[in-house]
Amino acid sequence: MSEQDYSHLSTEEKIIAAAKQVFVRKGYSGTKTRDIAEEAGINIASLHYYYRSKDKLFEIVIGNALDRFSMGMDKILGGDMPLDEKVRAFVENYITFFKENPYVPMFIMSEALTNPDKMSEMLDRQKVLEKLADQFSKLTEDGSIRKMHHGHFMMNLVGLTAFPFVARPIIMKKVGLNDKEFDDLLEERKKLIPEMILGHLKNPDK
Amino acid sequence: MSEQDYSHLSTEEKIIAAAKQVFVRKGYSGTKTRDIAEEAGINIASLHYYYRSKDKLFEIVIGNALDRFSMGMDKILGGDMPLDEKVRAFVENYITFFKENPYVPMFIMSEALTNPDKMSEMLDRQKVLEKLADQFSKLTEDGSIRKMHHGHFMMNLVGLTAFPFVARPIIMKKVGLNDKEFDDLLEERKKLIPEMILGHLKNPDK
DNA sequence: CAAGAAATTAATCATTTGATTGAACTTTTT
DNA sequence: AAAAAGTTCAATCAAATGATTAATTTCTTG
Repeated sequence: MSEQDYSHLSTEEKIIAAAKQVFVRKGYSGTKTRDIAEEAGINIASLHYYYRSKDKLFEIVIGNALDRFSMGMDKILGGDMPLDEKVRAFVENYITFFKENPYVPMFIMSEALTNPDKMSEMLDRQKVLEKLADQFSKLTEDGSIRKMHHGHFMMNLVGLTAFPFVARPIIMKKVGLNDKEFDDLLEERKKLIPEMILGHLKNPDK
Repeated sequence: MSEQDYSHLSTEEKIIAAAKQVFVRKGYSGTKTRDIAEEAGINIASLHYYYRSKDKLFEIVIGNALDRFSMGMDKILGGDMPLDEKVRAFVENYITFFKENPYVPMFIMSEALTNPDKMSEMLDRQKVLEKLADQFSKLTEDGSIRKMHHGHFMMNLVGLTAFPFVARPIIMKKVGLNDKEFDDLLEERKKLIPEMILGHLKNPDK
């Protein structure tokens, strides 16, 4: 959204900030180095002076986005909180974050799908969510939650949270919402999603 | 997935089939006319001979994908079935469809986000889901379902169904799943999603 | 089968785009 | 303040890419 003011930043920082904007909005191939330079208000040569190539620049930008996305996820879901708190913390955290960075989810998903090799090696850095898996099987075994694969839990949680941002224009059109209405629904979802997930998670056998 | 055999098709059809493959996998800017020609096994000039430009070709391909996606949605959700049947039909239908066309959801979301103007005018063609909205408010009023905006219902339904396809590589990596395991989970979701949505939809006040 | 129409192709064009160069300008160091 | 190092820029290059052309081949029709 909104035109950005880069004037207080160094050239080096201008480039990163502008690159983030443009890459995230248009994807890798859709972004031209000239777009970035123009957005940053600098010369194309400076871009190559600081970051050898478009590719290197992209890796930095997407690496940052991925780290923030993924580390937050690991931190919350891989932590020591009880499951219901994790769910609430995750939803609260990410809806707030995505509201400020609405293109980030799309950016990450899209590049992971069209550029799996590059992305895969970046995801490798991240530790797997073993803790969550353990926590999940324990709760399943002692019967306090419904029996299901924790992959579903992940899909449900992240899907319900991130999908509205990915599909925003389509949903707005289809349902007939304006920006304000859509944002209000997003805010409501901070309560709704945990209700839904935790409600479903309860063991139906007792 | 998998290399395609276009030999039984006419040149005109080869182009469409190949274009679908490549556009859907790489997005608009990521796709080169040469890629399409090569995939189809024809000369680039033929591509322009049948479809004046890359742009025109793209509109046809994305138009088709959108139509199938959107018309199916309108047909099921805008139809006369009771809500619970709609949910089951939707999930069953789209998980099956997306399993065969795994890149389609991403393709649509991505292009809707990076090219809102072009996409918006395509979505305009589709009739809005007034029926669903009506059905929803009736059920809400007579107390048979929980009180909530039908936009949430849409986000939940489409999100839970389509998101795993959009985020597939990330989920696989994070949760540690191989293709077979992931596909099995998708199959399970045909039951799980309706359970979850309908369970949550029940009026909690009685 | 011959003439015209339709389809296909190799070669080429014009523009875009990632990257580089060398000169100019600014800041830091001695 | 002179030299060196760091930074910025206009101009330019080479490769990629969407599109066209003109020649060739294949198909259609009388």
